[in-house]
Amino acid sequence: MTIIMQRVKPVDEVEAMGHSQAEKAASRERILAAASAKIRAEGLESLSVGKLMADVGLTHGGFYGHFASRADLLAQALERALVDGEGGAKPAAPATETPPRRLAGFVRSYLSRAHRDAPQSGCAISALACDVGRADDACRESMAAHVEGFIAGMTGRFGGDEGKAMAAVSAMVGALALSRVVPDRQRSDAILRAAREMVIGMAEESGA
Amino acid sequence: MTIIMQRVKPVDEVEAMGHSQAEKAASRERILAAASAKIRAEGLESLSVGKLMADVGLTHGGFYGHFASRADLLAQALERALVDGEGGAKPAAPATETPPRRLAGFVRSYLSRAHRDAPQSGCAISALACDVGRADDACRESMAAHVEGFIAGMTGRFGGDEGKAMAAVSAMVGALALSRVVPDRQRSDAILRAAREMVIGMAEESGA
DNA sequence: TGTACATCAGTGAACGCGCGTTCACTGATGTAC
DNA sequence: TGTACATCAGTGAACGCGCGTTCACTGATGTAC
Repeated sequence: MTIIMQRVKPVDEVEAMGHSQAEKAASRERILAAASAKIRAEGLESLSVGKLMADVGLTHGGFYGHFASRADLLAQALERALVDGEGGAKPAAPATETPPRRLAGFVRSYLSRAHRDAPQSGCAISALACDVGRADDACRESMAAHVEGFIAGMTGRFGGDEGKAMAAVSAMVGALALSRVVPDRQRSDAILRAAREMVIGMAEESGA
Repeated sequence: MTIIMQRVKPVDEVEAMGHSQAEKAASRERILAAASAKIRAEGLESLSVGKLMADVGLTHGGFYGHFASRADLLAQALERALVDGEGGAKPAAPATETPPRRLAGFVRSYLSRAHRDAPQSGCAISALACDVGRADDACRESMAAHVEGFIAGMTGRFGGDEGKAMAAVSAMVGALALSRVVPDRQRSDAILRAAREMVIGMAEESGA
């Protein structure tokens, strides 16, 4: 019992600046979570080691106890963002990359104003596709795997027609990105609505 | 005649580092053209005053004789890229933002491997939508105007159905961006093909 | 159980570097006479 | 037409700044006895 209490102690009781192993793991998590949100909100290049550590309440020197370099963090933060952002705007992401139960609900959530206005917690593909398209192979492979997961998930909802799924995913990613460009709210909303109706219409044709 | 020859002279005969007014205008053009290609290839943040001037064969100090600041150049380079990239991969852009004569040809050109592989001379919307989505209002307004032009051009090809045009533009922009993410050539090609077929199919339904 | 000590998470000064921007200067341009 | 000179496009050294990264150090952790 003593042993158990000792193990539990650091997790439960340490509150201030910690030096325990559990605190280190928690710090790493906070850094990654902050980086994941930051790159979705501001782009891959926006990641600054110093600012990120300050955001998390630490000093910059400690960074290298967690990551080998800024590039190392960037790769891990992208992967984290891709996982965090699954399921579109939903705070609780689906357990797998595979398709949502009800397609229409998923599409409405993905192409919603809430998702458009909260890129930092949304889909990393629509937030970072352009950035990753010109990034190194590791980043491209990382996002490509999630694009394939997205397509695979949608293919089932389009009667196994992968081409339709690819077109639908393209429209969803493109519409969300464009809706964030257009400053006029009504025109931005109209783009989301148009893509929503087209994708849901395609699914209905396929017998969803 | 003497007067005419004097006027023509700087344009025709000056070859080395020039100090004439005509040379200054030409320098400005070269800077803008290089910046327009650079941001499409490497992103808005990739623009470096020193490197850009070196690319153009000048030294960094001269930059401020042409532009007020890096931000000033960025805004103008974006507008230039948006105009340069009209018509997708076509080197000779159409005279206006309005629609291509034959939609299928335009869509095939836009969603081509050539366009995917040459972002520096292609459509700035698909190359920079994510970047501009998080840029300042001036940049967003600038791109939004071209997005509207793109949509307006397509609307005519969809029997006046603006919603269909918006969905088609979203799919085209999204597919091109995604095709640049996916490293596997065949899968990348498949995304372009799927979007191509869907957009052309939509147009045929609308009686194009 | 309580003490002594090795470990190591986090600190903060320091580094070299590339950036955007400024400015005194150079020398060709192109105008005034 | 030819000369004298003001203009100004482009040069390159210098600036302050923030960046990623390193490292000697601090002090809580958690283990050995």
